[in-house]
Amino acid sequence: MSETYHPAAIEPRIQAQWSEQLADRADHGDGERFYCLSMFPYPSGKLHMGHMRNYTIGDVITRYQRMCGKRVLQPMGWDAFGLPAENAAMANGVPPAQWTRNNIDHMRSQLKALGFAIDWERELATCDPEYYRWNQWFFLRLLERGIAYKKTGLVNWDPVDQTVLANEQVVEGRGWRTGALVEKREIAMYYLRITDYAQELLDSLDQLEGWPEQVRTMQANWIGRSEGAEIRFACGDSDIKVFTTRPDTLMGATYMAVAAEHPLARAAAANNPALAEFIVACQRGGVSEADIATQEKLGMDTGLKAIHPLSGAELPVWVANYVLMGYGEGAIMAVPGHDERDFEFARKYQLPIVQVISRPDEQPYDDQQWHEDYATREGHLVNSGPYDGQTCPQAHAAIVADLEGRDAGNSRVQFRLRDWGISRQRYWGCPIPIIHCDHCGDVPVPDEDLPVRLPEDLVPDGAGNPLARCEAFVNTSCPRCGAPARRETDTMDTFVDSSWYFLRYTCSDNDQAMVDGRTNDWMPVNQYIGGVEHAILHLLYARFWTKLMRDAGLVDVDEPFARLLTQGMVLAETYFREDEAGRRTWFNPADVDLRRDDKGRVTAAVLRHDGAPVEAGGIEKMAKSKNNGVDPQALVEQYGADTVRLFSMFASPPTQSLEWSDAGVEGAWRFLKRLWAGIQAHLAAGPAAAFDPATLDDEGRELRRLLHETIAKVGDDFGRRYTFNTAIAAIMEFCNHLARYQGSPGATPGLCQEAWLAVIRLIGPVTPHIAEALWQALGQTGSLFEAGWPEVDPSALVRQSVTVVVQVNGKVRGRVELPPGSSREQIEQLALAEDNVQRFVADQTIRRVIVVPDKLVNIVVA
RNA sequence: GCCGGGGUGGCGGAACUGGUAGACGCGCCGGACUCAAAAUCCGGUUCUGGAAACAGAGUGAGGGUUCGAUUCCCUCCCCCGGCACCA
Repeated sequence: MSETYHPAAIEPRIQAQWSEQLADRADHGDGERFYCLSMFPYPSGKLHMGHMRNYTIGDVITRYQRMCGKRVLQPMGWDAFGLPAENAAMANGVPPAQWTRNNIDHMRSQLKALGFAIDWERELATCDPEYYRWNQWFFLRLLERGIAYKKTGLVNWDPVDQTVLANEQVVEGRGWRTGALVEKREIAMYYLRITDYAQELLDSLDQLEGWPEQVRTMQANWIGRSEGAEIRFACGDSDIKVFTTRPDTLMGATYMAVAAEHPLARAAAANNPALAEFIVACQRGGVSEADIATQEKLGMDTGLKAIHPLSGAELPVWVANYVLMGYGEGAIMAVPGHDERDFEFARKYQLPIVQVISRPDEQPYDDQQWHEDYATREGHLVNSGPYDGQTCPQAHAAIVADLEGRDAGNSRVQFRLRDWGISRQRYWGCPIPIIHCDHCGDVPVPDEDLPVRLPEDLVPDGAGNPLARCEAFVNTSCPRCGAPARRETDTMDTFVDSSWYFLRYTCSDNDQAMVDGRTNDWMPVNQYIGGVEHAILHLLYARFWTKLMRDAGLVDVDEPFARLLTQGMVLAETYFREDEAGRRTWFNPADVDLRRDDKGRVTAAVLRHDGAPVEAGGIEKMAKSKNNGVDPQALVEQYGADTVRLFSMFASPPTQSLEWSDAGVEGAWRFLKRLWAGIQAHLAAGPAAAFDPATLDDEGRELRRLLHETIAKVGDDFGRRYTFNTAIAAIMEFCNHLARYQGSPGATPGLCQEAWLAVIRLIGPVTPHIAEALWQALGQTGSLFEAGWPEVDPSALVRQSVTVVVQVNGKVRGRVELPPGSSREQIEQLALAEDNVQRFVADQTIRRVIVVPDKLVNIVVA
C-alpha cells in the first residue's frame, strides 16, 4: 500500500479488476432482481455535471443494493436522435450521424472513467436501425388498432426559411435564424390516442407510491380531468358545441367565443374582410401555451348569433384569441359574471355582465371589479328564472337534466390532456413507415420491409427537411399496387424513442422481437432516476407506451417505474463584464479569483489573467450561454473519479439543486486523503488481534456505539431516505472520532480494524475505487461489493446515560444527565435541581411540566 | 397566465413524526510544523452584549395555532422547473 493516496494509480487498476471479474453484468449472481435505471443521456458532446450527478446517484443505489445481496441491472444507452445534431450539422457541415456517433464514443469513455457499475453488454442507441425498427413495427400495430391516426395540427412556421420551428427556436415571436415573425400553420400529422388512456393514466397514479407526491400532482393536473356538460347552441344551420364545468351558470351566458381556427370563424370571415384580417392576426405568434396564455386578450364579433338553449336569447358569437382550438370544442359559452377571463374580456369589449350566483352574505355584485368569490360554487342562483334559489350543485343537475330533455346537452367528462402528435418535419429521427401512393393513399410499409432506414449522409441547412429532397429515400413503389410512390418524410418525436428504451435493455440482443420473456423478468424498473424537468412529458409518455405494449400482449406490467427519484439541477456562479452597449461577456468560474474580508465574505471577483474585476451574475443552471459549466473530465483528471463522485453526493440531497464549488471538491479530496492516512497509520501499528467487545473501556465502548449508530444511519440513508449527503456527513463524523480514538494511548487495535472495515463498506457505494483498494490493503479477499453490508450489533447501541434538555417557558436553560428510561418524576426532580434552571424558576409558580422521556423537559412558569 | 418546487450562519447544507436551530463540509481567524511556502495537524467561528459564566435576538416578510414552530394554518414577497416541436 502506497503511503499517500494516488487515485490516478488506483482507479484504472481497480476498474480493470472489476472488468475481469465481469462484476457489473446483470446476469452475474443469483439474488433477488433489482433494476436500477438512470435516464439515458442525449449525446451532446461531452458529459456534463448533470449527467455526472445523475449516474452517480444511480451507481450509489446500484452498489448499495448489490452489497445487500441483490442482483442489479444498471444499463446505459443513448437518446441519440434530436435537434442538436441538426444544429451541429448546420454549424460544422458534419452529418448528424457522424457527429452523434463520435459523441457517443467520447461520452462512453468518460462514463467508464467514472467507475459506474454499468452492464455495457446491453448498451443501445436510438439512432441504430436495430432499435428504431421496433418503433416502426409498433407504430404499424398502433395504426391497425386505431390508436395511431392522422389529423391536422398547428405548428410554428418560419415564412423565410419555409420550415417548421420547434418552440425553443421561436425567440420573442421570431424565428431564431431568420428573425422573421413566426406564424401558426396547420399541417397533417400522425397522432396517438393518449386521451383513450387518460382515465387509466390518472387512476394508476394512486398506485405509484414510490413516486414523489409533486410529480403525481403535476401529472394529475396535466391530465386535467374535469366533470361538466356539453351544451349545444344553435347557430344558423349548425350547432356550436361547447364544454363547460359550470352548467349552473348557463343563465349568465351573454356571448359565445370561438377559436380563430374554428370552422365557424372561417365561414364568417369569408364575406367579412375585417374578421378575416383579425383571424390572420391571430395566426401571428407561436403555438406554445405559455405564449398564448400571456398574450393580450383580443376578440372580434363575427356578427353571427347563437340561440341560448334554455332562454332562447340571441347571443353574439365572437372570435377570441384566448379560446384554444386544442381544448374541448374550440368554443366556449362566456359567463363574464363568474369567470375571470370572460369578465376581463366583457369589460374590454363592453359585453353584458350578468350575476347569476349570489355572493357570500348577499353582498351586492360589482360589475366594475372582479372579486375572487365570483368564481365559487358556494352561493345560490339568482337572475336565472326557474332555477333561482337553488344551490350550485342543484342547479347543475337541474340544468343538465333540462338540456337533456331538449336534446341540447348532456353530462360529460373532459380532459385537458391532448392526443400526442408524433410527426416531426425533421431529418434526424426515426422515419414513419408509410408510403404515399396516388392510387392507394397512405399505405403502411410491410413488416418484412422494416426497418425503413434513415440515410445517414445528409446535412441539414435549416430550410426544411433534407429527407424530403433526398430522391433515393423518397422514391419507392407502392407495396399494394406497385406503382411509383413516395415515402413519408416526417420522422417520429424523440419521446417515442425514450418511451420504451428501458424495456429494450432487458433484451437488447434480440433481433427477432421488440421484447421477450426477459423483459417481464426485470420489469418494472425498481428505481428510476432523472431530472425533474422530465416530470410530465417523458414520464407520462413512457407510462402510456408501456400500457400500449401491455394491451398488445408484449409486457405484463401496468406501470414501468415503481420508484422515482427526481434529481435537482446543477448550478454554478456566473461572472460577466458589460461593454458600453450593454452586451455581456461571460467568464468561467474556473478563471475567476475571489477576494474576501476577514470574516470570509466575498468582497470582489477578479479575472485571473488580467487581475481586473468582474461582476457576479448570480447562481444559475450550468449552461453554455452563461459560460458557467464545470467540466467533470478536468476534475476527474485532477482529483480522480472518487473525489468528484464524493463531492457531488455530499454537497446537497439528490432531489435539490446542487451548487458547484471547487473549494467543496477540495474538501472531499481532503477527506479521502485522511481516510487513506488513517488506515495507513492503523496498518503501521501492526496486526490487530481479535477483541471481546465486553472488555472495552468507556472510550472503546463509546466508539463502538458510535460505529453501530453510524452503520444504522447510513443504511437507512442509502436504502430508504436517499439522502446521500447526510450518510456521508455521518461517515465523516465517525471517521473524526475514530482517528482521535486510534491516536489515543488505550486504543484497542481490533476495534479499529472492525471500525475501518465497516467504514470502507459504508463509503464503498460512493467512492468505490478507494474503498476496494483499502479493502485489499486491510487483507480482505474478494471484492468489497461481494462482502455484504455491515450488520448493526444491537448490544453496541446500549447507552449508559442520556442528556435531557431542560427548558423554562420553551427556552433552553440547562441540561441534565441521567440513565435512559428514567421516570418522569426522576427527570422532573433532577431538572428542577439544576442551578441555571433554579434561577428562572425560583420565585415563580410552576403551572405545568412537560416531559418528553430521554429528551426534554419544559417547565412552564408564570 | 396556469401547474409544481424552493427561501435556514460569510457559503453548500443538517435538524427524518411539533421537542436542544446551525450536524458535516467549505471559507475565515488564531496556533503548531517550516529558513519560507505548500501540504498537514490543533483550536475558534450565527449575530449583538460580556473577560467569562451567561443573557438577548434569530430559519424570506407579516399574522395565527401550541407549553414548545425551520416543521402545521393564513396573507404577502422573491427565486427556480414545466407548459405538449429542447431533451
